[in-house]
Amino acid sequence: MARVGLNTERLTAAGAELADEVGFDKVTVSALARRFGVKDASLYSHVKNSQDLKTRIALLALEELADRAAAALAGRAGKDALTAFANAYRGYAHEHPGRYAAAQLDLDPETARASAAVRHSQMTRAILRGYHLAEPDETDAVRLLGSTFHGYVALERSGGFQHTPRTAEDSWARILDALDALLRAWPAA
Amino acid sequence: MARVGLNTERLTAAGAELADEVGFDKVTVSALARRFGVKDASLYSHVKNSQDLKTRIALLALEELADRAAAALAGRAGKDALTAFANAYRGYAHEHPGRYAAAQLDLDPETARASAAVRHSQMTRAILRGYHLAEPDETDAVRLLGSTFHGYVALERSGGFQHTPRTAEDSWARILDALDALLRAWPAA
DNA sequence: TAAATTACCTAGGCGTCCTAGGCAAATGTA
DNA sequence: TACATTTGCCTAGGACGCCTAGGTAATTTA
Repeated sequence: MARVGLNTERLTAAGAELADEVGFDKVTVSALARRFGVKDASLYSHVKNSQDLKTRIALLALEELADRAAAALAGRAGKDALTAFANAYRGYAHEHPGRYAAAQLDLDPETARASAAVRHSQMTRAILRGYHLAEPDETDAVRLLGSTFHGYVALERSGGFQHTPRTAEDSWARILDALDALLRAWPAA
Repeated sequence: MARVGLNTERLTAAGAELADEVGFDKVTVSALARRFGVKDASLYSHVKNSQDLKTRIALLALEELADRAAAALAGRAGKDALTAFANAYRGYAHEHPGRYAAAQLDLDPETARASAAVRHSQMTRAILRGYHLAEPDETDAVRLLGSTFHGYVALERSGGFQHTPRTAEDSWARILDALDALLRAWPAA
């Protein structure tokens, strides 16, 4: 009985790959076991249950996404930073659709607070510092950017932009222009 | 053997209610059968399979959402229309979280084209007529609005706004102000 | 009232999730 | 090297969801 060398980390990584290949919703304990050539019961010494596995994949994706965004942001400010950040986000979603879907998993508040999700909002705030918004405007702008980026990627992935000749690429660029203009001229309350 | 009087429509409606109560992902053929006091096999004369059931719930939700948005839009223009439309959207998501989740289901292109999703983008375009944008700016603006509304509701529902004292309500109002300002001063390419 | 239809049933196969308990491979210790 | 401990993967098996085939009884139609 040769041992395959399973552990939590390898299972999480393989789960993330599986998600990108077949979709996050099709990541199951059984499918993952099959991929390692072991019985599904064998995975339960490494992950608590199916939910635990999915949560770990989600946390991995959030980390990767935050790392990528941080790298994109380094040394940039203003519109440059905004664009780099937004493209990092969208690029990750395109390259890793399954992981991106995983990152949308509803985490319980405690897990969320300890996750890389925190870094995401911090980075958004860092970008906004270049636009000199006072509170609560900055918070509102953080929410606007988060919503728009996430919403755009979600609609794009579900094929919502395909019945018009205008490419998703071109709209994206113009929307970033528009958001930059909006942040520079944020209306007074 | 008393008959309950199942049919496709009743199953869809009950499925939508179930979704609002326990979450769209927990809507199963078995759970729905249980709710009617029949065996799960009995549902298969009315819906083709589990996917078919979910698609029907999604289409129902899209219709309801479009109806509500259309009612909100009636007789309004400009910022008034923008706000009414956005609030109809967000209000529906709050009142019917399960149905709203259903409306996000990935439909195959053919089904999507025949669905009320088409009315949604038509209504967004109707709102934008008040802002006099030329193409392709109007298309870009349609995508911006769709993304932002959807993204905001998604982040709000997943608890993304809870670690700041600023209420989701207040940010929402200011974001609508900002979008209105942006549409009135859409930057030139 | 007989025939046709149909609403719901039972039986049963398959897949996924998960627990309990066992054996053998790897690792630590004398 | 020999034994003890740990642990990685196993088998067995239960619960539940999805779905098909074929039957029976309630309803509708002629």
